Amino acid sequence: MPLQLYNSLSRRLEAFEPLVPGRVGMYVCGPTVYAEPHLGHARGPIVFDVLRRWLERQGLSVRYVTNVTDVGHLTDDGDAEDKLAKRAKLERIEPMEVAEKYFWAYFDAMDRLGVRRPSIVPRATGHVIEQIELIETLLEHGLAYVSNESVYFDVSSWSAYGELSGRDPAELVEGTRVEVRSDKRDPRDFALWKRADAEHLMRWRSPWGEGFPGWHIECSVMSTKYLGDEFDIHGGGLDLVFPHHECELAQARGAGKPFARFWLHWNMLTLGGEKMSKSKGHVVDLFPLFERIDPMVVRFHLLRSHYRSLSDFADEALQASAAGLRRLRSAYASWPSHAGTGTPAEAWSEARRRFAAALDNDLNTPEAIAVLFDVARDANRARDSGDLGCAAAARALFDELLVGILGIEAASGEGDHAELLGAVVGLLLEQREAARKRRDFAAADAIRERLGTFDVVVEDTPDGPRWRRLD
RNA sequence: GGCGCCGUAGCCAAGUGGUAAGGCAGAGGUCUGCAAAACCUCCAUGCACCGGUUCGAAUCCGGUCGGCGCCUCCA
Repeated sequence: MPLQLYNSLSRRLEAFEPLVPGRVGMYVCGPTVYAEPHLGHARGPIVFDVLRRWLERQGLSVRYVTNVTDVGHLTDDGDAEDKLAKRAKLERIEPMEVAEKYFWAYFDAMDRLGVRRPSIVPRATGHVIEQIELIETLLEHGLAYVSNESVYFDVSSWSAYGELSGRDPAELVEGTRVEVRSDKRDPRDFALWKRADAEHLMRWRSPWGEGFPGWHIECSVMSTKYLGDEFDIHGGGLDLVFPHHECELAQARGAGKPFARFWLHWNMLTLGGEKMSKSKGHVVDLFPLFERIDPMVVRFHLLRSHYRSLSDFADEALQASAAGLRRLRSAYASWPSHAGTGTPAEAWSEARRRFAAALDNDLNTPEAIAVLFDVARDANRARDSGDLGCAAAARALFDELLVGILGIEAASGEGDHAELLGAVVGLLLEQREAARKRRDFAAADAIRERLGTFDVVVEDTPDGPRWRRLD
């Protein structure tokens, strides 16, 4: 049951084998931290978090690197002000304050989505020296040229350019939009280093004058610095394939580094059929969303579609996911945490096998989740027929797979007052049971209804009342 | 214009050559004082449409229609 992953570079499913036995190096392109984290930022980190957990499950040691772009790159192809500077002026703070603020906002949002922190989070601004070094190497190799204190990668000198995105370099010339005043020799060339205009805020000294690094170079540098010149997996959003990843690849290989072996790209999220994008003013910010939807529901919902499929974020679908997760959670809560008699360890071996086969098949999380729904149904049936050992084993299985691999909390959090809440609700339920015993149903229903106004749902079972909180 | 992706039930969504997973919603039933939850049963002779290949196609090939992405910053 080897793990198969779809490699964008070969455009096919390939069996994954780590370069160095027992160790995996993964690099994922993170966001440019200049604005609030939105839903589009969530899919990749969640998918890679599951991949990371799955690899670790196989006994592999994973070094997971996610960069954060904190150099403000251009808002368009001209020499207009960069995104960070623009935001800094808007908020009347330093560009670095903008980066800092949204850096933490991003990781706070990821925390709430259950995304484990990366092993290393390098920032572009902390690796300017290394970027300059790589640019110098490219100049030595004759793959780049200096022009008006800026440095550009010479696409015509690198015949493999286009190998990742499947583009023909020759045809790229016509497709590229005409640039007004550019120092480039060829419109396909891309900036490795840009000369800073007098008013440009973020600037560094370089052999070519004061300036700032191009967007693509940071990833070539930071990935290889921490993972080696050749490493296992490089991930990013599908919209980064061209030009970002194509350029990264050209730079790295041009400098003699074999670079990433597997390229994984997750598909976009759409809203009303259109790509969620900042430029269209068309995004769902995460923190406002968390006000009304449990972040775990968001995670669960995103995992209910395959990472390479387009996923439309419709409220109706989200509610369906919330209802589905509620079912899994209430099933889990109804299973004993340990059975009196010996629990059959192999009770759910078939489910475990199906789950593993699903994830091994290019991380097919929807299928893996379907297995868990099957387990929920079967375990509930076992529970109802008194087979508590089986139900307890299902609970352990959920701890292992739903919680451990998919990263979905099985218990909805009750907060710090969980114990007190339990005692108080228990007291009220005693009163309600007494009322029911004397067939005073009006009183019993009144208690249930009042509890309902606090989102405490009461359910009567043959073993007495059970309660739970709505999300 | 170039490159590429997608179209599966009311909704979401797997399946990519062997006779349509799963979830939500809905219908009926068991249980219940009534509910809720849970469980049982039902819910696409068909996978945008038209041709073709094949013993066999949602899955492969060709075409048509519809939607979308990248080619500019983007997760």
